[in-house]
Amino acid sequence: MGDLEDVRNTGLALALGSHEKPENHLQLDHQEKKKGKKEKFSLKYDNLFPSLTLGPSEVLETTTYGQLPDTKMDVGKVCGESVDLQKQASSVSGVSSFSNSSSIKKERESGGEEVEVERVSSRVSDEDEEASPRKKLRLTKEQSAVLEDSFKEHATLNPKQKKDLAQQLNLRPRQVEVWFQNRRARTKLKQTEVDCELLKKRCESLTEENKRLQKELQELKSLKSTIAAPFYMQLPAATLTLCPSCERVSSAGDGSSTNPFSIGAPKPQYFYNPSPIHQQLAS
DNA sequence: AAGGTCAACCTGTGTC
DNA sequence: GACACAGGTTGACCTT
Repeated sequence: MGDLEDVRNTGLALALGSHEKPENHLQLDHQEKKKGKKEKFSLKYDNLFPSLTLGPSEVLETTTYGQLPDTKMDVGKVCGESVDLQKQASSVSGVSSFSNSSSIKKERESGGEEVEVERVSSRVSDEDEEASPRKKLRLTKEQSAVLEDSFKEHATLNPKQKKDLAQQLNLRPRQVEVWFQNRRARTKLKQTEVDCELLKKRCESLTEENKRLQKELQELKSLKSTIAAPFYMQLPAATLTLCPSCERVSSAGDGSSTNPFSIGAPKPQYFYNPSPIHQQLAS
């Protein structure tokens, strides 16, 4: 999170408004909604989507959060453990889900068909008799698919859902729970990356906008020096007032003048205040 | 061998 | 105190 925090902590935040939250924000499960707890996960990014209001042109592209790239599940390469599923489910051991005798590797043939190739791992066979405390379990394609579907429905599980899923998949509830925890973490990581990219783009865009405004400012300054001063002198003194925010002279009218030299034109509303223009014109 | 992926684990925190 | 979760880490396995 370091990068993102860094970005957030820069002055950039001053220019950020909030956008609508992404459509595909993960849903809180009913339990969380009811309790109102753990909202961090789905709400944490709600204020992260900046809106650019610095300049007149809203040219930035919108990022489609609904198309958040899904986490690669690598399901085509998972090792089939289904032969051990029943054993796993019925086991009471904390490491019951590991098959020590052999692993079954699914390999993709040229036609895309998957065949299960039993592969005896030398490492595993070395530890055949002694159950290692931590062996790598790969969920089957089917298990992953069901878990994914379930995750799309709700990013968190209540105890009953967890139990049902575990039963359906021949996994221990703890495994289902862990899978969901890891899945949420992966989703959040992806979202963070997306947000980071978006902030980068916003930052670049604001920099460009700033450059453009600076250039515009220079042009206006040169115009002011050649034209504005004589123009002031022709105005009756009673029609001139001071702009309260930047203490610049403005005409006392309604401020809706379209005269390009009218300094009392409506003040642009910038998130970032004072704007470079106001700062420099005031100097 | 290096680096990536991911299930499993550990720890701290918030909620009830 | 039990429980669920986030965040970080570990270690097995896989790919390049």
